[in-house]
Amino acid sequence: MGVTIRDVAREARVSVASVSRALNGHANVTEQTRSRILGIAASLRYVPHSAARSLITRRTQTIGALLPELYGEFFSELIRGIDLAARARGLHLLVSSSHGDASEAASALRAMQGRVDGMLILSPHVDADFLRANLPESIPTVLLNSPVQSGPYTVFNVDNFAGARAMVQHLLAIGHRDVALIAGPAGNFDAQQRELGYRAAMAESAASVPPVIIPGDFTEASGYRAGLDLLARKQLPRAVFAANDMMAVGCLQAFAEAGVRVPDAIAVAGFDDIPIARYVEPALTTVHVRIADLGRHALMRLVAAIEQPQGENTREETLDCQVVVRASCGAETSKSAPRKSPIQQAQIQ
Amino acid sequence: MGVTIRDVAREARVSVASVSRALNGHANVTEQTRSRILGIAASLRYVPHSAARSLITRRTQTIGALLPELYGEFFSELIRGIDLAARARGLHLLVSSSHGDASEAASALRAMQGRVDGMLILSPHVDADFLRANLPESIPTVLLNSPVQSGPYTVFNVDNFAGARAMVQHLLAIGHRDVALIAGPAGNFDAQQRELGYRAAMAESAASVPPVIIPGDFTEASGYRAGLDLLARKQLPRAVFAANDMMAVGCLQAFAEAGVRVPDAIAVAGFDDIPIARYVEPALTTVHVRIADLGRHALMRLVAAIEQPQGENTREETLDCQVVVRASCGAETSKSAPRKSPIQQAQIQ
DNA sequence: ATCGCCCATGAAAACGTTTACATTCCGCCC
DNA sequence: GGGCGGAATGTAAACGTTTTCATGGGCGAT
Repeated sequence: MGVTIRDVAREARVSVASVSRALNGHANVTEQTRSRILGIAASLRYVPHSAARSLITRRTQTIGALLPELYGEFFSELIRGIDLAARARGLHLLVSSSHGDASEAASALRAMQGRVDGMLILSPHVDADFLRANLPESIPTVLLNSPVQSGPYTVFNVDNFAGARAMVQHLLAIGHRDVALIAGPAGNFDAQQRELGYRAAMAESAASVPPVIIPGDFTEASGYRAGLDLLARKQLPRAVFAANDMMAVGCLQAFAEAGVRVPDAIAVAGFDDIPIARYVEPALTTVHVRIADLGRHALMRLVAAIEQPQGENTREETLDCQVVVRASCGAETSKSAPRKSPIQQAQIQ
Repeated sequence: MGVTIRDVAREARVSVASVSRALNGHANVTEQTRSRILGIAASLRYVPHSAARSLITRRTQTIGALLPELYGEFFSELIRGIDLAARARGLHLLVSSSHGDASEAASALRAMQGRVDGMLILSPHVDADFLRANLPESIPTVLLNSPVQSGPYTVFNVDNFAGARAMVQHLLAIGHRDVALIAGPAGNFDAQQRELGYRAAMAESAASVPPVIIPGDFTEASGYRAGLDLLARKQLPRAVFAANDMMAVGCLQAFAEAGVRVPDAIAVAGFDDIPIARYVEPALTTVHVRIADLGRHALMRLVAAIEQPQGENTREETLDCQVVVRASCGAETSKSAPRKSPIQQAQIQ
């Protein structure tokens, strides 16, 4: 990593200041000198030392993403969206994940400090107090899917409430009298919002039917257990809405093993629209979340916050989501439409 | 970000040198002073300025991962493995992706320069010449799934050849006379290796049967087309081995629509063991690749290369993979075994 | 008791940039 | 022709660390 700005300056017979100016596109440098310097820099394969640069500019051109996990389609897709937007702005992306608990998240947060110009945080262990304790006010931050309301943080959420409500209303609208819910983990914000959406839809459109809620924890196994639970009851509901797709898949499995036909005997719907949703039998009706868009928008908001620290950006915003009707809810218009849009499988390359 | 090492030094009534020593755990500082300094640093919420630090240490404690894409299970899983190993060593992870072509990859490579202590590269656009031109010799690099043989690079590959060969041999061993291949894209290294594995197995165990190879490009759509292609022939082969799972899924779809029963009329197998594989009907026999392990090992190798620059590490290594037998090849021992180990779906948190 | 020696601590240089400020040079106007 | 103004260029300080080298003090050995 030997070649520095000094070497370029010596070779070009100018001062380091001129080299710096030429490289950074400042105005006061002759076109002639500029091109000479640029040429020399290129031929020397000069690359500015980013640490030295950010030491003085106090900018790292990097944004940090703090996630609880990296496993699964959701995070993969989210990172993709973030990366897309970041790279369009010439920003680097520092990811940090696998935070089993709050203290791990705290240390990750601290470790990122000074390495990034802003942060994107998506973590169940993060609440307002946690942020106050571990994050200096000064660093621009955008929270994703977070219940945090207070503080100087921009919050960006998926509209879980509206999505769940729309789905339950769809199920009721196509004639299913009663809809049961397989809930998500108790402490989970998304799960809470989805449950509220379910309750709202039931109250609005099926006021006479008491809500039925079976516990779950977002895993396929818990969906399977919930399916068994339902089967054990004296009366099966006409439809089940699982708070996420994986539980819906587990539930389908339980029904299949018991010989209960979906959607004829019971309709099933999920939430998330993970890739698997369209491959299960029957294909799963679910709520589609444009995850990459979530990441993209969040990054754009973060960039805005970085560039306009005092700019009173909107503090909160939500991303809407759409009901995707497939076979499992029994309302598909065309009976056996061929699978649409084969997924482009990212491959070992 | 105001508080610097000077503030800590002043508060603790010592020199900055002592603070630095205390914080970095150097030997020659009294236990008493050390704890005092540490206490003050903590109470001041001092965080070392990483740019200043790496300016002088020439270490960034960051490794860069250059990937062609971030979409899909494969890369998600790979990053997860890398992150896991990196975080265990206190290293940060800088990801860069979406490189449609070689020039994009080159600029990404350059942009990472100086920001990372080492690089993990997985890209179809990267060959030996490209590396020589864009990567300074000095930066430790590990190549993943790369055909590059020459140069001072450590290469870490999935054993595609052995995996494909084992799968084809399995298909032949359970009595399928002839096996056709749905190939991957021509320029793809993995695809080439898998095709060679197929040819080797055929030559060894079915010498009298001429290999049948249908073109494909790793997409579901191309698998579907390959399926139609097979159906149009006067004689269907007894088994098809698709060079990846997505093509196998597309092929299954074509067979299902044509009413051709799998595995009774024709057996199908894939490669990769993506999550969808166990959810399609019938569940797909495939070759399992421990992707996270690939990432983990690659990172460990990279760390070794960073710490022992001259250490003559093994230059090349492969990660073996395993045949996973499910229903689609017609050789499953227990007829209708329930799905094992429901996947823990990473969830919106 | 005196001399050394070792260990804890301090002073200052160095890392490679950017940028405020100083300087130089050139052409133009009076 | 000389001074002046403005643009181009140079000088040097500053960013916050780490580390080398110097210094001082305490303690053991003679």
